[in-house]
Amino acid sequence: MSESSGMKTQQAGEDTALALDAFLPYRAARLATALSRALAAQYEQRYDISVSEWRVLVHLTQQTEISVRDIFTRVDMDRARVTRAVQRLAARGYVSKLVNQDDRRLVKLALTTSGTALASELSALAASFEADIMAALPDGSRDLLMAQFNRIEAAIAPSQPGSE
Amino acid sequence: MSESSGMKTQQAGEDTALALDAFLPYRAARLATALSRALAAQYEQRYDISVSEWRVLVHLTQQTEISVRDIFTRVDMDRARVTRAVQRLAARGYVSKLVNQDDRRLVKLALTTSGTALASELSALAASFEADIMAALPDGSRDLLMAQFNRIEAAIAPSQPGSE
DNA sequence: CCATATTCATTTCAAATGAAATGATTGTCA
DNA sequence: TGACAATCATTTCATTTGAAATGAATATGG
Repeated sequence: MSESSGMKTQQAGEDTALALDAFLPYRAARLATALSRALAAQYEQRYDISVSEWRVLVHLTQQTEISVRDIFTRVDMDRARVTRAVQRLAARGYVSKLVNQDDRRLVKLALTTSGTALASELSALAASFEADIMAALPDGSRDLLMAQFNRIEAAIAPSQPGSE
Repeated sequence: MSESSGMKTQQAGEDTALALDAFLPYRAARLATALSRALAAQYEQRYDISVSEWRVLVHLTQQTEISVRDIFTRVDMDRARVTRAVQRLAARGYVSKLVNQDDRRLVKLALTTSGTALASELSALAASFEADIMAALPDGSRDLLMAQFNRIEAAIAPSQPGSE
């Protein structure tokens, strides 16, 4: 189906052309994907862990005994995705799931012994990955970047409440 | 299935805990998603355009008569995704597809008249969206951010050839 | 108290995704 | 030239995704 008969084409006006290479949302997406892929390349096959699982795992090192909700409100993942990542991690013995007795709707998630070990390895790998990148930037770049990211996220927030 | 019988749990060592809120790949992903969503909220329903379609459309304003390959090597989308976005745009008359006579394997993509009009609207919307965000940052932030992004991408590149 | 609304986690289901297969064309080099 | 490799766009197919439905538990208000 090599179509298009007498369809008129026209070039976009130069004046309205968006400078894609300097367009923040585009560049942020490109950067995030490149970072995510490069990092994932270091653990996906070696540990048989997906990006979703990595996020849940590392998140569980931050604080113990958290619920599915605690995770998906912080990380950028919806309920279903967190649930599925947790299922896979639990099936492999890295994460334990217990019913919260104070509120039996909630699940108490925690790392098992082997999950802790795995998370430590992954954390070390991630830290060194990031260190390599930061080494290519001027001193203080991380703090500067984080400050900028914070401001940008704050500027977005008003129109993006995060709830529905 | 509320499982987990006598599964031992344990907290990750504080020393090895990754500071997720200051971890570049995590923060970049969060930022990119927030930006993409906030921007998409402004055009998805109004113009019935998906993120993939937006990318192809805006990319076509950069240079005319490009191929599917030209797009997916620049934008972060694989062949199939670009093909499908183009199909939808062509079906709606925004993009024309012609066989490149110099190399008949290639497709010559170009905006139609209505595609150009739509792309202009979307570009203007995007520019104003970004301007609102940049207004919340100190002067010169964009150049600084782009310079930092460039350096980071360059630092990743060696281990991420991009081809296979 | 009881009825109704709300909150969680999970499941369902249709759509999106991407790796690999396919078909068509062009490049290579013996 | 002619076989074989390489490239491009598309399609196929199994998996992933997320919005909405579901089921279970708790909160609220009359």
